[in-house]
Order: sequence, then C-alpha cells, then structure tokens
Amino acid sequence: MVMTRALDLLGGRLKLRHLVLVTAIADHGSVLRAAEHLRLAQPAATRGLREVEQILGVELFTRGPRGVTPTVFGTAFVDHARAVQAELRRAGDRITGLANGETGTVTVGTLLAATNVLLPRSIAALKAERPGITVIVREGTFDSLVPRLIDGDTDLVLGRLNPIDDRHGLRQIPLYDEPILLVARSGHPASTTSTLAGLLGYPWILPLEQTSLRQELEQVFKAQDLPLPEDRVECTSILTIRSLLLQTDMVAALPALLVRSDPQLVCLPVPLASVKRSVGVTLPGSRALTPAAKVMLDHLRTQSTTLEP
Amino acid sequence: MVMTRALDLLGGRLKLRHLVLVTAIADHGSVLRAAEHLRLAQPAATRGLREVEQILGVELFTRGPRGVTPTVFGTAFVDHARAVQAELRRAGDRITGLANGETGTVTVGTLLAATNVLLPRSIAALKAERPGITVIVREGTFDSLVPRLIDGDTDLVLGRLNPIDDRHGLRQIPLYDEPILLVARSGHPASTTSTLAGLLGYPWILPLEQTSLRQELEQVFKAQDLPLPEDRVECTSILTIRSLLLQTDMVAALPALLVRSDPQLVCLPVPLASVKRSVGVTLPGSRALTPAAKVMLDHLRTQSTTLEP
DNA sequence: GCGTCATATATCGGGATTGTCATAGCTCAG
DNA sequence: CTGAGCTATGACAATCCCGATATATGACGC
Repeated sequence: MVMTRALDLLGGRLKLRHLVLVTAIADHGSVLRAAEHLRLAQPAATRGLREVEQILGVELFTRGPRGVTPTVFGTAFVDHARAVQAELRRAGDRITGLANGETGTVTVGTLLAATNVLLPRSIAALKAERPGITVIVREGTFDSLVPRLIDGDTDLVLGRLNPIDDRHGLRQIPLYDEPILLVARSGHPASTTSTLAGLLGYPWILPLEQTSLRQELEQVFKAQDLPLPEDRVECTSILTIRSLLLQTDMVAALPALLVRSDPQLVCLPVPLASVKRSVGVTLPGSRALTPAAKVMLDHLRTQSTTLEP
Repeated sequence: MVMTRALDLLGGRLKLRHLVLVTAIADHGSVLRAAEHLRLAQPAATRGLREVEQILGVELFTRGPRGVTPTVFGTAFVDHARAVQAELRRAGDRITGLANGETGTVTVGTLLAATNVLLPRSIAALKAERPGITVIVREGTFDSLVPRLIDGDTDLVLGRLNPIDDRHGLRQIPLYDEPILLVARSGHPASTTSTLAGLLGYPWILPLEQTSLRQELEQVFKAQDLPLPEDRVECTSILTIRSLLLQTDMVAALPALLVRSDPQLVCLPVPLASVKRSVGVTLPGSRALTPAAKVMLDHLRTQSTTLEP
C-alpha cells in the first residue's frame, strides 16, 4: 500500500475559505446549494472543493446526480474544519471582549492607604458592571510595586501619591484627599495629648523608611525640632499594626478612613497639617492601559468622589 | 466606552499565514527573527503583522527597540492561533492516517458461512498489522446486508456468493471453496444414511427462503423428485441451529468449516454436489473502498488461501 | 428519449496578495 | 553622539486568486 507523507496544511495554499466552503457543502449536501449560501456561482464552489481535495490528496465528497455525499475523508475533515472555525470564532469573541473591557484581567497594586475603603468599593462596583473581569490585588510598598508597573505585571498602583520618580515616566492621577491621623487604642493614656512632644514617651509604629509617608513624618518631627521617637517599630502590615495598637500603648500614623471604621481606635488631637493627603493612582507612562484597567480606573474615579466629605 | 462589533474572522481577509506569522513572532520575540525563520524579508513580516492588527482592530505586539512584546490581545490571540494550527495538524494527520489505512473503520457484513473461521482470522491478522483500524461486524442475510452496502453503511459483505443482483452493480470476489454438508448430532440414527430420501423422515433445519443456499437446496430436492421435508425449522442463527441439532434428531445443511470444528456434530454421507461452494466478498460496484476496507480485503484474501485444504 | 437537476470544465479579466529592495526612524549602549 | 539593532514605510513587480459566463457531461424520472 502506498504510504503518503504526512500533510502540512499550514504552509500550503489551503485557505480559510476552503474550510468554510467544505463545511457549507457538507451542511447542504450539495455544491450548488453551498454556492448559493455563500453567494457565489457554482463553478467557483466546485473549483474550491477540487482545490481542497487536491491539497489533501483525497476525495472529500462523492459526486452524485442528487448532490454530494461525504466520504470517510470528508466527514473526518469537516469535523476538523468546524473545529478550526469554532476556534476562530472564539478568538474573535475573545479579542472583542478584551477590547470592550468585558473580559480580561486587571492587576492593582495597592499601598496601605486606599486598601481599606476605596479599593473594595471599586472592585465591587466593577464586578457588578463587568463580571467577566478578573481583578488581582497585589499589596506592597510603592518601591516594590513600581517595577511591576514598569514590566507590565501590574496595571496601576493605588495609594498615597508619592513624589513621582520621573525616570520611569510614571503618570499620577489624584483621586481624593485623606488626612493622616495619629491614632492609638481607645483608652490610651495620651488620648487627649495635643502636642507631638507629649507623645514622644510612647512607643511608635512608623512606616518603613522607603515610604513617602515616613519621609513626611520625619519632616514633621524635624520642623518642631523633635527627634524621632526612640522606641519604635517599623511596619506596614495593617493587621500587625492594629494588633500592636490594641495590645500596647503604641502610637501610629494612619489614614483617616482606616481609623474611622475601627471603633477600638481613637485619633489623637495632634495636627499633622504638613503631611500630604492626596490619594490616587500611579500609571505607567509609556504603555497603554488595557481596557480592563481603564474600566477599573473609571470605577476608582467615581467611587473616590463618594468619599470626599 | 466604545463597544466594538463582534469580529468575524472567517469571512474577512485573515489568512492562515497570518496565524503562522503571529505565532512565529510571539515565539521569537522579534519580527526580524520571525521573518528569517519563515524565510522572508522583514518588511513582509512587518506588513503581515499590521494586516492582522488591522483586521482585529487591536495592537497585538508593542514594538520596542529590542524586539516586540505581546499585548494582552497578543497573548490571547496567539493562544487561539496555536489552537487553530494544532487542529489543522491533526486534520492532516487524520487524513493521511485514513488514506494509509492506518486508521479508520471497516464494517463487514457477514453471512453465516465465513463467520466461523475466515472472518475471525482475518480480523486478527488485520488488527495485528493495523491496530488503529476499528472493525465492525454486522451479521445478517444477504438481502438485509445489500442495502447497507448500497448506502455505504457497510463496506463489504462476506459469505457464500449469491447470484449477483445486477441492478445495484455489485462486484463479487470469490475467495475459496467450502462444501456444504448435511449434518446432525453425533449418534444420530441416520448417521450412515447416504441418500437424501432416507433423511426425509427427520425434521430439518433449512435456511430462510431469501438465502441462496435455500434456493439451491430446493434444487437438490427437486432434481431427485423429492418434496421438501415437511417437518422443518427455518433459521439462520448458528447458535440456535446448533442447539437444535444437539437436542433433537434434526438434520441441517451447514458449511464444512462449521462442522469440522465441532466434535459433537457429524456430517452425513449424502453428496450435495450441485450446491455451489464459493465463498467470497461482495462489494459495492460504484463507490470506492475506503483504505481501511482495502486492507481488510487484503487480509481476507491472504487468509482464505490458508484454508484451501 | 427528453427535460431537469447537478456537477465538471474552459476561458478570461480585474484586483488583491505577497513578495522584494531601498531607505527612513527610533532607541539604547558604549 | 554615534553605531548597532529593530521596526516602519514606500515603490514596484509578479503572481495567484477569485469571481463570473458559457458550456459540457452525466443521472434520473417520466
């Protein structure tokens, strides 16, 4: 028996039209009807079929006076042809879905600040409108998230706006203002202390040195000629911070919205006016946002307006 | 947000080349390398990529000075492109497999005669050589199998060759000769009876009227001016026949190979010279045999030569 | 037989497709 | 700031692709 070499249908002259044609012929059981259905003259259809058959080296349909009937090869090939077409349809759907932002993934890097209220609300709103979008949240410091932003792993970073590191050409969009407050557990002995100096005797929880909040806090101390508290913990984990606050007499600087929603914490009447309050998103300057990221940004914007009071 | 209409990639000018190109670019991370790999100049590759992007309406790769990197759309689309190509490869394999007879299905209709020895041996030989071929066996009478042969449900019919019903343009190929013998259980009171007339007093099992063997048997009786036995059962089920033979004093006409392999049956010394002995295959005249059927036919041929005694 | 229905073949012209070469533009590294 | 390494673009030629029209061929039913 003559063994034929395995076929390569990709390099050759097989066209997608051929697949469409062949399935149409199979569906209608007739070259003529298939031709009508595809809006072309019968000779074109016949020739197309012969082309495929020549490419494959086998007869796909046996011609009869009452139409055509598929051969073994015909039925087999039509199966695959249908599969290919289905795959292409899926590809089309996928692309339009992604382009319309109905589908896709958005990865949000988040700093401590906005994590509490704005982000959950925005995610909820986004999922309500576009259930097809997958949201990935990545917690971290600004410095650790910026590289992710650059290499495309993360679409946008949400949090207190840091001084822009212009080397990477990042863009920043302010969303709302949220004061930073000094807080302690309710019942803390310094609950009514209204000067920074009066708090120096307590242990403090400060943000890591890399963060901009830390830098600004240091400025506050410096402006009043005070040293940094000696007894201090450096920490950004909100769960750890909260536990420490509740179980000890520590003092910390936290975003207002974090404090407001926690009855076990109180804020101390020490003004921190010089600390910047702007919370917003940081975006990669170069790359275009994916549609899904755009949608997320929209929701961050609208949700942030509801926070303003 | 602007909603794009769902894409139809089948009607448009998307070509399989585009899919190959896009995956090549994704694989090499560079239009230039992809071009080399596909043996064409870089401008051609660049233009091809732009074509796909225009067809899809999105950017698939972001161009960098160090090559290109896929966008969300790029990675998504490449996935589908790969799937399509895999499907086409499978299609090619399937077709060549079928064409080479490595794969596929052969449906054999079988009459009583050859079912016993030739068919099992042939199937065994075929499966040993081509494990990929599926064999379907359909038992029945010649008349019930011919329509299957015509409509393509059955590839070939194996059995005693009937007078060809030429309306359907069937072809017949004789394979070997196998006498028909009159048989009864061993120990039957007529074990040594050597004339047909001497057996008329016993009950008989005869084939159905539709079968050619029945016609020929009737000729045998007629030639000797004998009536058909009055006490008779008409049956083609070999299991039933055998049980009847063993449990009663019935007499039956069976192919030699069926008797030879069954020690509980004996053949009666009554010559049935005029009964045709040829066993073979009947094929549809019009349709071409599938490769799998051809292979089966080859094995039937070679196996039948080993039976000739 | 003859009309009908279906497929096969021949020929032809417009136009899209697919390449090439040459060259321009851009970005990063040294 | 210059060269290396990519991609983008423009111009142009050959081809092949694809459609239509006209006609032939073959099977079936009446």
